[in-house]
Amino acid sequence: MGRPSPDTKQILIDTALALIWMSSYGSVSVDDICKAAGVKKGSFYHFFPSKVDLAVAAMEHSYHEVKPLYDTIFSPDTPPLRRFERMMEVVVEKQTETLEKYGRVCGCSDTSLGCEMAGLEERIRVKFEELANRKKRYYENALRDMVAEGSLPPDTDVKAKAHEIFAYLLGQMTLARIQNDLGLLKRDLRPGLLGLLGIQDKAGSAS
Amino acid sequence: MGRPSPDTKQILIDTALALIWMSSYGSVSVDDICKAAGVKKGSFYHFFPSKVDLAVAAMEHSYHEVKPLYDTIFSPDTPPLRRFERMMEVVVEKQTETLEKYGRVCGCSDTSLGCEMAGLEERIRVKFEELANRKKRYYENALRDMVAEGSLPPDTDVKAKAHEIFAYLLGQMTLARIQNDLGLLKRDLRPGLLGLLGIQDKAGSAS
DNA sequence: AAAGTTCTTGACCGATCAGTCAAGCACGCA
DNA sequence: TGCGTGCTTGACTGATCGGTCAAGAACTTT
Repeated sequence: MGRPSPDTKQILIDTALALIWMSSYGSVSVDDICKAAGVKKGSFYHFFPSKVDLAVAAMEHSYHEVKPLYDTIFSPDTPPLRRFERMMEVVVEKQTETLEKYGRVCGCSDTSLGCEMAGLEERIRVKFEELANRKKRYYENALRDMVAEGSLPPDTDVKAKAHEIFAYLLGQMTLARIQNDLGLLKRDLRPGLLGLLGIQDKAGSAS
Repeated sequence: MGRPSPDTKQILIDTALALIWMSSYGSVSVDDICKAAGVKKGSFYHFFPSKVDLAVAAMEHSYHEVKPLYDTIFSPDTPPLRRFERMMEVVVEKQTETLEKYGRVCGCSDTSLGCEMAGLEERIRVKFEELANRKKRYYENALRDMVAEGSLPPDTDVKAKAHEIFAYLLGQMTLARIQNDLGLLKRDLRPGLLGLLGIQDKAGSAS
């Protein structure tokens, strides 16, 4: 099959993800990505038929990169409530990492891309939906386990509650991105999520 | 002072707000706005020194447009919990209106603009923060009234809870925008917010 | 070593981008 | 009536946009 594929494609995906995550899809040009990746534009279009295809590939890649972490956090070995608590810790950790790495709070790349482009590029909307559903499935499993162990009422609408948690997390991360500040995320993420789960916070700052 | 100002400036603001809200800041050009507004580009730059200035003016305008409604909803005449419930109803109503008007779910214009541009245009970030704080102040007042009437514990961190509610609402609206569907918003907005307030839903779908 | 495939390169395209400018026009005021 | 100011107009700029292409280089296979 001729020459084996070098990692040019992966470099383009990584570079694009970083640039778009930091700023936005519309403000990052194909030339910007190529320049930062040290790749000529002709090569770019050898691997990706369009800029949108690159963005979709970057979304998929970012999921596959965190999937092992999700599998660990939401392992059935862990008590379900502890899974959510661990997830919140990891969210803050990851945001702190990217803040140090990129010099600003970046929030969730899928959400930024989705919010900007969902109305203009159907494939980005579809990819967002797919990734969102995969993540919500982790929440649903944990919620079902909470119902099973009795820490959540048996008539709980698990899918609805997973969506609420997802929306809340997404909102907190989007606000952190816009304000470029992790302070409120660190302070308010936990009590709000416990509130959504109908659980009193031991620390007392939640209702 | 010569010729009195016609409403060209306001037409530009309205048009820009609609176009950017529907798609995004980056995908709407000054030419697009001018064409849709029936205004020549020279006139545009007579009123606004740059595209960003127009965006900031549009954000400010969108707030002033809904402010009377906020004042009504959060009037001290209304019981505080009822204020939040009314706000959720109005959010769904407004989203339904824009869906019919523009053919798609648009979410919150400030959030979309903020998420896309906060890292690139400081003035947009600052304006977002200003408007967000103004809105959160309505929530804080209502929460304080709930504490006063005893429906919320006296040690409630009112500012933190207002931020949680704001983040949750913003997340639900952003998701509705991306998915271009009001179904989940209509179904899940209310129980989640009641959960954040630590209140059982009479309808039973909340925890 | 020749043929075949994959990847790279750099020049190139028409369209569009945000923004400029000088001239003209319409109105309020004197 | 005529002057001054504010608004409009349309042509214009240089840069940049996403995307194309033909030719060649690098590597595998035969």
